Amino acid sequence: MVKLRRVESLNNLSASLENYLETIAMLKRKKHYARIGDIAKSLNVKSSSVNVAINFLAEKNLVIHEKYGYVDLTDKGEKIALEVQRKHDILYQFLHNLLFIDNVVADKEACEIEHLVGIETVHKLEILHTLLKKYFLTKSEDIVNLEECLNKWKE
Amino acid sequence: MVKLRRVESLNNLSASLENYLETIAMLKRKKHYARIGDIAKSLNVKSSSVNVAINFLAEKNLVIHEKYGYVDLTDKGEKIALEVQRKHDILYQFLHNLLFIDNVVADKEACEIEHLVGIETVHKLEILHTLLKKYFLTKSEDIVNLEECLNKWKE
DNA sequence: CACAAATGTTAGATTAATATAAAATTTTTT
DNA sequence: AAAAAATTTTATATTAATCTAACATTTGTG
Repeated sequence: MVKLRRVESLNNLSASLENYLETIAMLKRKKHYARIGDIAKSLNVKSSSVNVAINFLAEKNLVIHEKYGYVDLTDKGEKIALEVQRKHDILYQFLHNLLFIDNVVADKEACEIEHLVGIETVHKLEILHTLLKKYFLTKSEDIVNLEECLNKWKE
Repeated sequence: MVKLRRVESLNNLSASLENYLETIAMLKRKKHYARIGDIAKSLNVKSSSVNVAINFLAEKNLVIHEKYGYVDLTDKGEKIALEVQRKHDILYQFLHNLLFIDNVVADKEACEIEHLVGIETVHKLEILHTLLKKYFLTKSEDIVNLEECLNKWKE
């Protein structure tokens, strides 16, 4: 019931293009700059593929790219990158720290879901997570023990 | 951090192909049969696109298709279809009935997430949903009131 | 039962995201 | 500063999923 062509998220960007923005933001945080080659390495794609994507994003005013130089986010691009990263973070925490999904799987699933869900859904997941952690679960208890936790707490 | 080419879920099927199987199962449930045109209408694609997909699925022994006749699922195809439908159902219930996401949005997001998450994740969401519904929430309370609910229940 | 309407199939085109390979530019080394 | 090495760019190809348009088959009606 889905078409996986262009125009997926609310930014009108495909999952792939959101990943490019996200990666640039991550590299800037870690290394203070992002080059075509860094992005390619991070995403496990060839630098020629990165070039195509960056040219497209530059046309949309989401990145700036001087030929043979650094890639940088515009304000608009940065805003999108931060939102995607926030979604990723909340989803990962929910899956790993609340549901106790293995960290590799949780990261993989967060990476994919982050491009599909609206901010409202993510926000509600965050509330749910916070409250449940606050009231019921200790760091080491798996969600499958939640029923026990609830009963214990009830007494 | 994702590649959106072939081989996505554990069935080695793309989201698109899983949707074809899911749709055939749905049509069989509703109308007791599925034809190329029914599938096309359900998925909002052209029947020529359905043909291409069905030929591929037939090669993989997931559907049977007599030329100009009905499309049917093999046992293998049905198993996959049912699993995807179960994922969809759990995700939709979680989003709509627990998080109170609008039904159209919840359905859209469930449709997309169902192809990305493992059965373990979905299973844990189901447990969480069941327990929370059982202990805290009445049908009409939004998750944003959860904190209040918890406090009330605590007294 | 013939033929029109509906339905299904095939062939070829398009788009997004990637790749490969070769050319262009920059950086490093000597 | 010239040659070698590394990086970036460009041009062209591939794959999945879709489309359009032309062709084939089946169904339904006079």
